Amino acid sequence: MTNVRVRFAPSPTGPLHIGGVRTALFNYLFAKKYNGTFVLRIEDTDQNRYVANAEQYINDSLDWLGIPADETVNKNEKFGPYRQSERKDIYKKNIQELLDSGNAYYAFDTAEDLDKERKGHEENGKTFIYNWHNREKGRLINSLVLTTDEVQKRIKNGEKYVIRFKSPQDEILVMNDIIRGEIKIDTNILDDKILFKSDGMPTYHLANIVDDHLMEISHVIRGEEWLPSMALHILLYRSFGWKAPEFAHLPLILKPTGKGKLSKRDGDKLGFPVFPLAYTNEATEETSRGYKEDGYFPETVLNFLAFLGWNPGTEQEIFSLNELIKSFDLDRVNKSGARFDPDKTKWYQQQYLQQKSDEELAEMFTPVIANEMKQSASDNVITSSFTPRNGEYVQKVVGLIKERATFVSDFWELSAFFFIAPTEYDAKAVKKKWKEKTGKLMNQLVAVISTIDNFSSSNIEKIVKEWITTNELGFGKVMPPFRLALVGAMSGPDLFKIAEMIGKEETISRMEKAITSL
RNA sequence: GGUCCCUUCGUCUAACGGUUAGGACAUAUGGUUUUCAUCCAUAAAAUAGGAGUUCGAUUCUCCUAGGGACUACCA
Repeated sequence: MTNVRVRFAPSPTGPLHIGGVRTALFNYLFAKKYNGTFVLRIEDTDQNRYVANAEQYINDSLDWLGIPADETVNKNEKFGPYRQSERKDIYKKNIQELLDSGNAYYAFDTAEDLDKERKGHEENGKTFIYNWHNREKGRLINSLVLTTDEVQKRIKNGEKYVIRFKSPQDEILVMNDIIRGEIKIDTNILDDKILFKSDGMPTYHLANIVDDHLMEISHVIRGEEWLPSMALHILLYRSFGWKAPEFAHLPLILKPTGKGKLSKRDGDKLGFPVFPLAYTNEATEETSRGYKEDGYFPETVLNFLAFLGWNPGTEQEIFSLNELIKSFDLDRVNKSGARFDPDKTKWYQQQYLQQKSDEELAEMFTPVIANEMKQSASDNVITSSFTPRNGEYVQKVVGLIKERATFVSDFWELSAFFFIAPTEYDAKAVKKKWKEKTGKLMNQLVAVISTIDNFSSSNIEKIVKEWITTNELGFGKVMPPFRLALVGAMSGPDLFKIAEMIGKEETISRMEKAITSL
């Protein structure tokens, strides 16, 4: 494929929805696969819905995911400007071309007039379509029924007008979509869409076509919600005499349960993010959670997003960005909508967490520890001089607990006992495992442990086990209370490894504390 | 209502017109871990329905049903 240029063209009306992120990703993957260019264009033609920090949010999101645009605002501005609000003159010139060639016309109908027209049709069981059915019947006021002089007079008088596309009559338009194949549309059902609004701004349809052409976009990869307007777009290219790009309409991302496409509400209800980054609405000060802040890695998000509507055709499920670029292609994208599955995204996250090195994870975990320790210190929890938390120690801890975690934020709960002695003991476990004679037994164990010089887990294990066996004490009587003393609960990694980690002195101190308090 | 798109286990999906319809998530049951989690194994689980084309249909065609999108001077 030669000279691939694709674009992601969001509207800066708020945070980028996960469906939009997937569209961006597929565009990015397609571009990179064919050594093409990924363009980010800001479609801010609707002044009413513009949100100031949204554009920054879009850039931050793509940066976090590692799929930045090659060309955009302030970056390789070969075909700039990349904000549609800064391209008004271009659209004006182009709409004039359409007006001159007779493919577009002025319309002076007010919103109220059209509303009335729609209602009237509805009452008669008909659908109102603003096109050849009625545009020249005289009920509608436009430059097709008005004389040139009248039109000029109305415009001069400052009367509001829009410019509409003159859609063709009696034609079966045959189009091709890379994902869906041939699609046929009867042009008689198309209405004459507004191309230019009365506020002097183009609508999406006009701006989009003009920009895609001027920016030399080769493939338009966008959501399925645009499929119904594909005919209009093809017709516009034809009216301009331009070659249309190829189109690929991506399947929608659906709600995990119930009907319809995934929305912010679903995330709130079911407890998962719908946005890549957390976002605060400046007006309402309402904050929406983001994948980043919830502890997901960018590669996790990339991977599960890629598998929503696409698959490699093999049984491999874990893909790095480079592997995705290599394997991705539009011909393996599905036609049908994909239900979003928060469980599977967690599974991906767990996989990526396991892949990370102890070193890398320790680095992420260290600030958390510092924070928790400070908290504990202020709560007067730390009473002993036990504060083992150098880098190597943290790495070892991470190595022992990471397999039971999905997020770095799970680490503290899984490993607090490596840093501070238990402050309380799991009541149920105490009741079940700490019997009358247990204190005595633990005292004996303390004596045994005191004699151990080489305090490695394997050596402690050997000696403790020998002691249990030769005295016929039973593992079930010794090990559970031993764990209770060191951990405070019946959970955690291998007990002898824990003992080695916290050291002989701390082990004994925790046991004595348990004996006196239980 | 109208137009268009879609339809394989609960979910995401695989299967040049010929497979015991495969995998993953979730679920269940065992095993490992003298704890908990992980991990491992096993099980249950699908071609929406009906015609047609064909020696043979998950795959091609049509109809029905269901789902979805669009139907703004929003994108």
